[in-house]
Amino acid sequence: MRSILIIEDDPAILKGLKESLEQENYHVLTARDGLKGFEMAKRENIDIIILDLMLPGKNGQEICRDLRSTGVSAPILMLTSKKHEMDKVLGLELGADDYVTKPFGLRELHARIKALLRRKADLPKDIDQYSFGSIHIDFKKREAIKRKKPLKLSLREYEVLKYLIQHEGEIVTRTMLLDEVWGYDVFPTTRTVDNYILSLRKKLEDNPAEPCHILTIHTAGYRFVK
Amino acid sequence: MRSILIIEDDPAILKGLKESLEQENYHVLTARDGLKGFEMAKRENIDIIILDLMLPGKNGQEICRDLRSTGVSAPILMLTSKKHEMDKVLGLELGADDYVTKPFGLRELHARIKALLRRKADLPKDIDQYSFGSIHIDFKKREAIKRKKPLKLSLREYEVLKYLIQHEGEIVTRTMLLDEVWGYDVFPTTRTVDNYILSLRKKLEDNPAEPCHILTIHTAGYRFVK
DNA sequence: TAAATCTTTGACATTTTTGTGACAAATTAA
DNA sequence: TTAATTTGTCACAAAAATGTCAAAGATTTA
Repeated sequence: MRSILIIEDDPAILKGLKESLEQENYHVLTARDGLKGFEMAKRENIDIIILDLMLPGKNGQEICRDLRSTGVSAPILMLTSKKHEMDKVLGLELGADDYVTKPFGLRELHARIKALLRRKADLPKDIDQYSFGSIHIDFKKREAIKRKKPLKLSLREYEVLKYLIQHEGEIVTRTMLLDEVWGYDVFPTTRTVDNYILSLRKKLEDNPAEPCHILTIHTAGYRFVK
Repeated sequence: MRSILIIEDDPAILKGLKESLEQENYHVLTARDGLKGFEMAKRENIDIIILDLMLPGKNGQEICRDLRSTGVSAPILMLTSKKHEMDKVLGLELGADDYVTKPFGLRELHARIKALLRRKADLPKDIDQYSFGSIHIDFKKREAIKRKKPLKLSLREYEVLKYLIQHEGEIVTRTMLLDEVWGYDVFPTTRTVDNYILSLRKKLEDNPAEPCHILTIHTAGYRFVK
């Protein structure tokens, strides 16, 4: 089930939205002010955020910008009151993905939510370049550079690294890697994964014995941090 | 840096777009009406044009058509308002390359701009002369020279080399070569490709055993670098 | 027509990649 | 603390991909 976070101070609108969306079978979380909403968006795993532009405490624009800079990538649907045409543009500038102006119809809202979810699903963030520490990687060209010097990585190494980076900050289990990188039809040992981690660390980390990008999460898996 | 020309009459949208795109490190030129925009597009060296369909003076469709007939080949991204579904199609027919409907999310817009730039870059430039290392090649006359001395290359060798050079820096797979150079109607082995690489290396590389122009990308293909 | 050249293939050598097990080190749980 | 589990590390072997050569067809040239 998809999770929607609504950040809205008007209790009447909030209630109406919540009920309507729950009827559409979404899991709905709510926050009455900007700060709470911001915290929830960071903490919970949200698929889409509905955000009122005018809020007490921390307004929609600020939240929008802060969420983006914190790395929250869930699409944001902005609610604006009709009078402030300008705010539309401002809101969009700050990283919102779409907006509706009050008063809005629920059917329109549902349509936009669906569109945003679809759009997100369509775009599995495909990175073809990435930099961290003294490393620069071009996944498309299969080139890796560390301090101006070329690095040789095998195909699997590129794939494992890419998967880790795509899930930056998240825990990646060995099973996830085996399933997604190796595929569902082959069954190497989980030790195989460890060995790829080992060699990636040797090549990428300044001090492979004390890695600072590819971290071990004991009893769970690994995590990439920038 | 890439140049973007925005032709849009609504000052709020124009301002928002300009600032957002400048933040993304594009060089942004703007025009408030169709005629000015048309003149700028002809005069300046533009990488991509963002064009509002509804404009005072000269509308988007006319500009689109006029630009194309004047020989301006920069990709055009059309902005349309939701009400005119039909206009979309018309706009595309007139030579636009993509469109977004207002209201649009800036992230979507950025993605589409990137896609258009990438698509443009995809079209391989036709080269008829090229130099690298101690080699000079004239594809048109079918002549190759290495250190003042003529080199003999067969037709296929020229074609394979040309394809590699046209995709300089990128990975070229054996399948790509077979499809594009040999054609879709014949089916030689992928080993055939390797043999052409071999003979090209022998003729072009100073040390064929350690090639520095035609590189092997293991499990993927080959890559030409200058 | 024969000779020369070009194209393609297969065989074998070499290199690179990949996966595994053994053992050491680290971490967790009792 | 110790025992059990998990992870780090290394060396090695199997598998896969590529390099290389020679030779057989195909095509063009003389």
